[in-house]
Amino acid sequence: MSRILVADDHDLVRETLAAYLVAEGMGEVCVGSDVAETLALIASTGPFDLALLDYNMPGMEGLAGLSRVMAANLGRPVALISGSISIELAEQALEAGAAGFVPKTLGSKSLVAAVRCMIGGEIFAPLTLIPKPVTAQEGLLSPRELDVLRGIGAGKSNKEIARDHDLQEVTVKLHVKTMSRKLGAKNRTHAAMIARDRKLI
Amino acid sequence: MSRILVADDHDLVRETLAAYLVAEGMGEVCVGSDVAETLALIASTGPFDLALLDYNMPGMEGLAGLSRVMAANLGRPVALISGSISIELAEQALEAGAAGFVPKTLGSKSLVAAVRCMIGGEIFAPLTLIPKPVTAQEGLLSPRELDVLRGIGAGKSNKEIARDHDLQEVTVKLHVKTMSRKLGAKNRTHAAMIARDRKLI
DNA sequence: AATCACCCTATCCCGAAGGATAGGTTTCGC
DNA sequence: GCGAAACCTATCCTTCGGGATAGGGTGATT
Repeated sequence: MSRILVADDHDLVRETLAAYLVAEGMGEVCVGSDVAETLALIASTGPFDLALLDYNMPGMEGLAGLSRVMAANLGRPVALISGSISIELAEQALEAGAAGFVPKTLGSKSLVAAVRCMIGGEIFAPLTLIPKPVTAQEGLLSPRELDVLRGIGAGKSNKEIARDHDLQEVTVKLHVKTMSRKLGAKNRTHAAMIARDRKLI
Repeated sequence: MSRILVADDHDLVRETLAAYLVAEGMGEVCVGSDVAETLALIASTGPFDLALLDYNMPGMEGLAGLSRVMAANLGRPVALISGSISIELAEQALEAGAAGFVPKTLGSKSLVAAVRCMIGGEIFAPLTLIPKPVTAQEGLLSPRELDVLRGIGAGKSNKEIARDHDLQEVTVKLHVKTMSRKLGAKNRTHAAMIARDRKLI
């Protein structure tokens, strides 16, 4: 019988998920609603055979929370579960040593398979199934384009951006155009929003 | 025995939720993953005693999907379920005739109570429990200004925004100007970024 | 030496954005 | 009824944004 930990700040998601895993005979399931609670639970009851952590949860602070829980769980598998799917995030999590990345779009049968898989020590990463992440490969934008992008995000005009970086206004315009093309944006505002989504600025 | 419909595009959420309701003896539970599927299900099997619709689901288009399902369900209760909680949205949904607004932060015990409540014909709206979004001062921007702001954030031109809301372009310009002033923004792009920071959009 | 990727500049053009001013209409509270 | 607030429209004007085209300049890689 395995011991599983489900940590999610959404009560509804957490408890229905836990109830489902129990109903499927996956073992004993404990729950937590944030990182602090999760760490306390591990400290008091010992490491779990698998921990599922919501990426958007108080105390996670990106992947820092993942690392802390992994350290506390003494090398046993810890996986991320997230509603917002992103290839970069999944890759970073796996690089950091996560046992898997479970998108919430996963079907419940697949979830059971994934949990079994991870308890068995395998890595679970359904990257092929991920529905087109607007992945921002690094190096897509040149340094100058990033400068311009940051200026746009600050609400500056092309003229101001040009002055800030000692350029001509036309040059800034050029960067705005090419950079917007690369991001798939319709205009500077759209580019700024996309950049914000991808945490480029 | 009641017939309940759960519609959510997240397989994981939908199926665990459905499984939980069945386990709690709430009745027969059918599921759908978008509005079209939901409507087809109602058409083929008859109206449900309660339908739970995810607000962020293909075909919802804001509250339009809610209205369509309500019409198909012949006056029986239809409720919204949403992860992104907002008082305005809840109020709008209730005004549109929804039987309730169920945030995903709701505990599973409260969920069962809410479902029983709504099947019994009551309105369920835990407005007092809503953790009050960080949205700064609420009455700062008028509804129209928020519409325009959202359009800007999507990278739309004034003309497109005008068409979307059946306005004249000049009117949109006016809203852009006054709204930017209120936010302390220098231009539309700056306004969009500030709004994003304050989680207004 | 050739090529590539990035960078900078220039000129011309058109449409969009932004501002000022001046009205009009609802709707709501007093 | 009155005023206030929010809404909508109009005209006129200036500036800015965005696109096309056409160059020339680096440095690194091959």
